[in-house]
Amino acid sequence: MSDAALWAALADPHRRAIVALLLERPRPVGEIVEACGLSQPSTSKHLRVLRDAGLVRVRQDAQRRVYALDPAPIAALDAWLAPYRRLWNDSLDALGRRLDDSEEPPLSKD
Amino acid sequence: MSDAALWAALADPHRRAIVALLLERPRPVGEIVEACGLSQPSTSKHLRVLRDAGLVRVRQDAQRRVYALDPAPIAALDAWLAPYRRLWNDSLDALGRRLDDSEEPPLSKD
DNA sequence: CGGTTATATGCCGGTCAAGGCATGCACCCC
DNA sequence: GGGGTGCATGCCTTGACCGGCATATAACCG
Repeated sequence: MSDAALWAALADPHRRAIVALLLERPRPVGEIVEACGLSQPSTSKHLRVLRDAGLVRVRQDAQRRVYALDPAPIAALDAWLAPYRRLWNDSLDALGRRLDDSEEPPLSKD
Repeated sequence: MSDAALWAALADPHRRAIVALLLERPRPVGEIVEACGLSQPSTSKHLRVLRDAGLVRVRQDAQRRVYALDPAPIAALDAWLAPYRRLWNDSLDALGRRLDDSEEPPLSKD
């Protein structure tokens, strides 16, 4: 059930910000601290939550700990999203038909 | 920025369960109450959070309120996920490589 | 070995959200 | 209109989380 942990981890705006930072490139804690404007302990705690949720991994470089995104949970989120995406595609299709009815034949997406 | 509201809404397991229920078909509150085993007031409050986040819409049918999924926020989630999906595809592609990050990815905006 | 840097952990106070209960409100049927 | 049903809202308590501060831990350097 790390699913719950995953959602809980991403529920916090600061943690989403950290995840966004790590999307650009892996970073040591110090950089993350500066970037999100929190104290170092708070940041470390957020990183722990992210680590427990499997969202990030740590690599030790001397005294520094370099955090990097782990792509696996992203796949899990994507899997969760999949059934809903179907629904949304259907509705987009219907909407598009309604809006563009006068000019073009229904466009087939994709 | 209903983005925060969206994440907060989906952070709760009960609310994700409700969303899953509504994926099958729209349902009146009574059905949702039975399905998720909460009291009716609690369920109504969860539905309010989902409504405020834009995830569900209500249709009134006599005394009943029939809730249905709104596909738009799903698109928002998908948009959020998109950059990470790229990363995850890359990593699948580079499975044989060491995850050493001495290379320097281009800095993106934001 | 002692000092310094880099990060993690414990503790504490404040805040917020979740759930239950009682109640209010709108709508139906007789 | 009166009673009953279906749902929403307000109040309250409890538990979780967040943030900061102080401190422990680990690794480097001279």
